[in-house]
Amino acid sequence: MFVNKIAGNELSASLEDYLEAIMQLEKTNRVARVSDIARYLNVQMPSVTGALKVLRAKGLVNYSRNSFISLTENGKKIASTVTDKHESLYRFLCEVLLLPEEISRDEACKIEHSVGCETVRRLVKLVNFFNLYVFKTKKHGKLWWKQFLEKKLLGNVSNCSEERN
Amino acid sequence: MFVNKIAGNELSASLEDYLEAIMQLEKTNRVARVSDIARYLNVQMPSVTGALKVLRAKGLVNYSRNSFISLTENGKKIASTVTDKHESLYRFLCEVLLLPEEISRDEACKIEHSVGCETVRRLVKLVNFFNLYVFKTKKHGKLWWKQFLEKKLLGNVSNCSEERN
DNA sequence: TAAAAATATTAGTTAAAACTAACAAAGTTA
DNA sequence: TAACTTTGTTAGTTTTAACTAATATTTTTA
Repeated sequence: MFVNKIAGNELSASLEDYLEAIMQLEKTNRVARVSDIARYLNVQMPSVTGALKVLRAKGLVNYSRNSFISLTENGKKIASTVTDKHESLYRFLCEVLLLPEEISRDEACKIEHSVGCETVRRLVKLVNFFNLYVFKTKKHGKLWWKQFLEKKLLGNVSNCSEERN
Repeated sequence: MFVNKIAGNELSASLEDYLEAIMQLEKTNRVARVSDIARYLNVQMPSVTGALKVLRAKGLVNYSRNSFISLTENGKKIASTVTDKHESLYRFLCEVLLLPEEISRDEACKIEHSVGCETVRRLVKLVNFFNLYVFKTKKHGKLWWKQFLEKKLLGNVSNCSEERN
C-alpha cells in the first residue's frame, strides 16, 4: 500500500498502543498487569498476551509467563515518544484549535501514530506562539481567535456528510 | 482495540485510499483502470480487484468484471472528503509548519485517515489566519515565524531516537 | 486449607488486506 | 489472423491483530 506500510524498525499503531498503555499503567498503578492493559485498551486478555510476546521478541518489554511486565529501555523510549506526540497533539487541538477536551483526546489518540517527530516539534512551537503572542495581544486576543475560528468560511467548505466524521 | 476500530459506516484507511486514487485518476486520465490504481497505490493488481469488490458491495464504485470503474455518488462524496482533508493538511504542514513539500505530502497521506472534519475545518482557519495576519505584520512576519519555528526550544524536548520518525 | 474468584495462557478461529502463481481476456502488431 | 503484450481475474497463501472457549494458575476468602 501507498502509505501504512510498516518499514523495518517501525511499530504498528496497535503495538505502539500497548507500549503506551503499559507506561501509563506503570505510572498510575505502579505495575501493569495483563487484565489492566486489556481493560485500558478495550481488548480481551488473550490479545494482550499475544502482543506481549511480540513486544518481547522485539526487545521492548520484559515479560515471562504469569509474571511481571515491564518496559525495557528501548520500550520506554518508544512509549515516551508516542506519549509525547499524544500530549503535544492534545494541547494543539485543545489550546489552539479549541476543540472540546474529549474530541481532542480521541483525535490525538488516532493521529499520534501517523505523525512525525519534526511535525510534532513544530506543533509545540505553534502552541507556544499562540500562548505567548496571539492570546496576549489587544487586537487579536483569545476571544477574537475563538470567534475567528467559529466564523463560517465561504468556499473551501469540506463536504462532510453528517454520518462521517 | 482502543482506537482504530472501524465503526459501522466507516471505511478503513486502505479503502479510503482506493477511493481517493480512483477520483484522482479519473481527474488526470479520464478513466481509472485496475493497473493504474495498482501503480498509483503501489500494490499488485489482485489487491485492486479485491478492493473493488468490497467497494462495490458498499455501493461506492460501479464496476463489473473486465470493465469500466467509476465512483458512485456516495463514493465521490467520500473520496472528496478524504481529498479535501489531504489538501487542507498539506497546506497546513507546508504553509504554517513550513515542512518541506515531500514530507508534508507524506504526513498528510497518513493523517488524512485519522483526522475529523471539524478539526480540518479549523486547521483551514488557522492557515488563513497565518496568511492574513501573522505573515503580514511588521513585527511577526514570515521570516520571524520561520526563525521562531527553527529555534531550539528547551524543555519539552521530544526524545525521538534517530531511527524513529 | 479448600472452594471460589480473579487473572493469565493456550489453542483454534476470523477478518482485513496484502501477496504470488496461474489463467483468461483484450488490445496491438507483424 | 496468429502471436505477443498488456491488462485483469481467480485461487490460494501470508501476516497482523483481533476474537471465543477451554484450561491453567494465582489470589482471596469463607
